[in-house]
Amino acid sequence: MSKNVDFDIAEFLPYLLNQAAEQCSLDFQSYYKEKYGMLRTEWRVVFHLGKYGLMTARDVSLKAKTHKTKISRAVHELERKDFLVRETDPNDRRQERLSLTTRGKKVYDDLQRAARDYDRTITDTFKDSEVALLRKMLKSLIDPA
Amino acid sequence: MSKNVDFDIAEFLPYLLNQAAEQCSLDFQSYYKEKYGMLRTEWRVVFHLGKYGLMTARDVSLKAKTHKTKISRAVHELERKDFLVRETDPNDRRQERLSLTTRGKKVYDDLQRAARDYDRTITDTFKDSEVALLRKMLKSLIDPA
DNA sequence: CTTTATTGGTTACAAATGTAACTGTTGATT
DNA sequence: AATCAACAGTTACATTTGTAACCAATAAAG
Repeated sequence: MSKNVDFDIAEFLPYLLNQAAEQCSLDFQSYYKEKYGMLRTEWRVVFHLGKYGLMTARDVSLKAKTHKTKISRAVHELERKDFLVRETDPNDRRQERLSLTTRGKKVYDDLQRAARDYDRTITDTFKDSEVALLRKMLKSLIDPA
Repeated sequence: MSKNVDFDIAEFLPYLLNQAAEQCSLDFQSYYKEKYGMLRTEWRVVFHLGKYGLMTARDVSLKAKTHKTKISRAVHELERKDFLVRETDPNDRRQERLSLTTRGKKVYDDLQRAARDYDRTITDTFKDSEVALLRKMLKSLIDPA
């Protein structure tokens, strides 16, 4: 079709990555969306708070590499759903310390288990060494340090 | 933080895939967005038409695993920008045969080259065998056949 | 001090997306 | 032929996202 030597889009890494990511995310999303009515960013905030404990929105934003408005909205929604609480830091009243409620912690425990299970169903189809390499490569794509 | 053994979100495959995909897509997007004002789906349609020649919207939709409304919108926009033309198939007037205009072909040639280059800058940081494995795994995640 | 720049977080608006209902056309069933 | 289901593509509406301007609080510079 082109006068050039064709480069196959089906081999293009950003394309493959996108499709794979979309596929997995949708699969897993069905779990937390149906059970807790959560959005992707919401569940990520929960995950970060669950894992690292008390954080500010900015911390989460940096760790999750997600824009602060997205985090802001997710935090509001999670607060409304009573999954987290926030209190202004008395030492710097710009910041807010976020933490999971009891309810939020339960959700985290459940989702974290679901994530582990889902991760296994994926990785089970490959050799351990392959999976390790995959993770390593993905990390290096994310942070080309 | 949790009473359970922690599963690290930073190791969760859907999460890693998402971040890697987002990173690469944004990088590459800056090229076609700035130069041609295209959106992701638009450039994918161009790529498919450039590679496979004449197709219907449905064909593209299936190949690209993208919802038909998204394709429909992209096609409209590409037509408006004079990158493709469509004509109703006389044998089945429901379908429309899409094909790139001369202008669209030029864009394809350019983007295809850019994609190849970008793909190289990524893959150059890994061994060939590693890249091959990465692609293989991604494909199998996309199509768990 | 007081002005100025920076920071954490929010809001407002535009642009993009998902979902479902819709149109027109073909194919199948009777 | 007449009815009904299926299909390609579009449209309309609600939800989600990106962008940039914004507010309040702090930090830095004069």
